[in-house]
Amino acid sequence: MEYKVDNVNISGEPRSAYHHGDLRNALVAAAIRLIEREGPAAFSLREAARDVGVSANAAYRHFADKSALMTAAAADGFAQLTQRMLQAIDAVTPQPSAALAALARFKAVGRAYIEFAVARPALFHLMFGEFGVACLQPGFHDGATPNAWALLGQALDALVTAGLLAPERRPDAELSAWAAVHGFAALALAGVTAPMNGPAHHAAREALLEMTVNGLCGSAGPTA
Amino acid sequence: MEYKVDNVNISGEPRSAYHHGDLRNALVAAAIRLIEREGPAAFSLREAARDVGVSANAAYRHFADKSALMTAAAADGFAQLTQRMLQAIDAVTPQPSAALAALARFKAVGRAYIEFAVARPALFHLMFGEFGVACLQPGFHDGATPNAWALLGQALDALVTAGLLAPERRPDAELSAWAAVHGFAALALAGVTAPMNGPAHHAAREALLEMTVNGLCGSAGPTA
DNA sequence: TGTACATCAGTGAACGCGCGTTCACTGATGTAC
DNA sequence: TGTACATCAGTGAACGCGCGTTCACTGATGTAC
Repeated sequence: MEYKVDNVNISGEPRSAYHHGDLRNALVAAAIRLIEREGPAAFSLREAARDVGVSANAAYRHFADKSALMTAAAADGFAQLTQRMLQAIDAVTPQPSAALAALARFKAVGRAYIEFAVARPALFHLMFGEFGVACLQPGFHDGATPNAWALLGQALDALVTAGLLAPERRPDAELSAWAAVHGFAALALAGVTAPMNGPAHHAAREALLEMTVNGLCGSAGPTA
Repeated sequence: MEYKVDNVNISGEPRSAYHHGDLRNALVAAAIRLIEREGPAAFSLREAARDVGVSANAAYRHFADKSALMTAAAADGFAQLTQRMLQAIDAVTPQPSAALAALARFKAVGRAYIEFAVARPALFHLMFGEFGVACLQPGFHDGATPNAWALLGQALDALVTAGLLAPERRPDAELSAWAAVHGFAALALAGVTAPMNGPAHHAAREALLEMTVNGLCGSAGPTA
């Protein structure tokens, strides 16, 4: 009885599958939770199963082995990152011109990326470690859902359309912009910004975004 | 006899210490070697001892525990990175002007950083992971030897002196420049640049450095 | 509608493994007299 | 110079642990007739 009562998902509907109903997703969620608490290195498959309340080997019904579970967790992390970036784009307030709007959206994407990394440091590490690599390969995502990489590309395309980014600089811009934002996030996670208080961290982040925009859209600089 | 013959260090002089003579450094070197081969997660203290040809617990004469050994390995990594940056600065060819020389040195520092990361990926990961964090705290290095962070600062100071970097932009430049270069290195290690061939990777790296210099030294860009 | 059967998602116990760390020890080195 | 002793850097065996993974299994669910 109690088992039946328990055996519903969050929306209250009976689970479609047999016993647990959604063990695969529950394990991924537990893996992410535990990785965030202890770091990717300390994570164990047994602990994830324990956390879900299931025997250790039950995981093998859904994942070939431990690394398959970690890869799934990393993929979920990328999906969450994409979601956060999409929300940030949507939340951009109206701007007086199309150019400023494109610029605001570009910065919003970068900010969302950094905020995600700071909010979920261990998950971010997982995503860019051994098990996340597969998610970065072109063609990993199904075409239907946008991925983080594509969102950045769209933001850059908008800068070109708005006349802010020279078309001939567009091809290299993707990796350069990503690198700047990724590096800031990684250094923050490594504790480089730890001595800064909140406002100082915020200012440093804005300066980084400013440098990036300047570097991509500004005049050619001292070497030209 | 043979033991005596063996018991000399690389320079041929008899070892100053008793048995192995330099076990501490040998363990650090082995740790780095093994971490580069298997990654930081797979590294074990026992394997390092085995590699050096010493019993597992001998390591405890020199390190409190495994994490102390890993921290020492990370610190050695930072020393190697600094060395590489210094060499790169020294190798800069003469430039027609002081400004161009300052610029060339700044770029050389960034290039050396990225090259180090690509050459020693697992060590680089270790340095910016859990065990390297301590090395990034201010005051970790003794004042005598320069550290990587200080070298970057000097390169930026030279840009200010040369009139290329506005003094008011100097404070934020340090973290922004580091972030751009660090991010490029991290993405390369994550395999993002894996589809690129050598020249394309090289070009992307130069574009990143160009963006950074433009962003720091160029005109204020579209928002001003 | 009832029943026999196939499928499928879980259980519980066990395995071998390598790990970090501790223990009591040994033998080489350095030093005081 | 020789000798007794302290120190110090190693050894070998053992510990308990939690891990990933496999095995034979059980019981719930779905389905064909």
